[in-house]
Amino acid sequence: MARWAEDARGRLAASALELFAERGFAATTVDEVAAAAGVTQRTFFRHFRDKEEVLFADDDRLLQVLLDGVGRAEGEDAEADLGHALAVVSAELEPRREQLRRRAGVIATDVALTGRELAKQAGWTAAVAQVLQERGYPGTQADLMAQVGFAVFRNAMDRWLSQSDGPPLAAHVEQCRADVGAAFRSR
Amino acid sequence: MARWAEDARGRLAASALELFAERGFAATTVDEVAAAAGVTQRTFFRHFRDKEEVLFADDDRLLQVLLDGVGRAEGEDAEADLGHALAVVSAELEPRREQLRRRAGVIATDVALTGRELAKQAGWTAAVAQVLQERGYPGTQADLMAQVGFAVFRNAMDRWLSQSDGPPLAAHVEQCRADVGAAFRSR
DNA sequence: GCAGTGATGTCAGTTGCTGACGCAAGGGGT
DNA sequence: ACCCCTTGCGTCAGCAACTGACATCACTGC
Repeated sequence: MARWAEDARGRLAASALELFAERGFAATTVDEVAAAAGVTQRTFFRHFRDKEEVLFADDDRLLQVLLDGVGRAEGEDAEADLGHALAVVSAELEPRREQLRRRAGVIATDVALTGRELAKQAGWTAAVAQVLQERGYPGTQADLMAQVGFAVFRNAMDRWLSQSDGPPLAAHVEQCRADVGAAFRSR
Repeated sequence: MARWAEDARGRLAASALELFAERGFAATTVDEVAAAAGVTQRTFFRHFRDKEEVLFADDDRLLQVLLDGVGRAEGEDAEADLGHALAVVSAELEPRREQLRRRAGVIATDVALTGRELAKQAGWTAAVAQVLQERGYPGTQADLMAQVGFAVFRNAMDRWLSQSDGPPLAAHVEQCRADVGAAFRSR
């Protein structure tokens, strides 16, 4: 038998989301989260570099999905390739709407958390732009498309999370892409 | 004669930017910033709600400029109105390129600072979207245009700050708007 | 067996941040 | 002149976030 219960990291993440949703992020101490997971505060900070990071822990896996999606696109143009990748990510997120809504609710209550999420997405933006460049698109276009693409995705995500039984995320993404196209077509 | 030297807030902001740029954000304590400004740590936190906020103090004035810019646009369409407002803001920022570059350098070294800036801009996005709605544009279009508009602006800002003597910020903004139009035209 | 590894506990310390209270200059009213 | 209120700051005590150093002990490979 192991000396400690397994997956302390997973228990910490679960306890954190529950306590944050119940009592609020600021009103919950790391000590309480750690105690709920059956470990020490010090162990919490070994797994997550700060109190906020526990809410963004599994985002790295999602970034990989996103980059793979870009890599497997057909190479039509930068916007279309990114659209394909966003569709793949949308499919990945589709079954987790309630969990994501819960998480979004916690994040929306705190400016620092909102910022952390946006910073993480900005990092993704840079990564996507680099992959687009490697696929042969010019750098300026890659940067711009990555940033605009994420603006579109955030917007679609907001719409998706705002309803419990509306269209799937991918449909919102498609709608937003079409809207942007329409808005800029007259230029 | 006053009991204390005037403009403690201004001295704090100046000392903070200098020390952050010199030693790094994390390696500078609030005590040091306060001492450099000739006040106490407690006074620092009376003027700025936390250590980060001192870098974003005068952003609120800029938001007002932005909203006024939208309000004074011609009411052509949402994208054009926002474009007009961004041009006004660009003119306001044009003479401060070096100071903004210095500030951007500090912010880029710290994830939390990056997030704080993005969160602040997200707040602006919401405010702009509301003004656009009040001008009669449908809500979904207003949200989307505000988010995409800021993606465009951030991108233009990056390009502008990356060179010391390139085109003015407003020119970069126009270029980015045209690029987005071209990328989505084929849809 | 036995040394090495890895995840955790323990403890002490620094820093960010807040509440409560006190202090003194300036500005009003009477 | 007198009083009172406001303003801007200092002082002190205390909590919570975070970190470094070191100890512990099941497990692993030899």
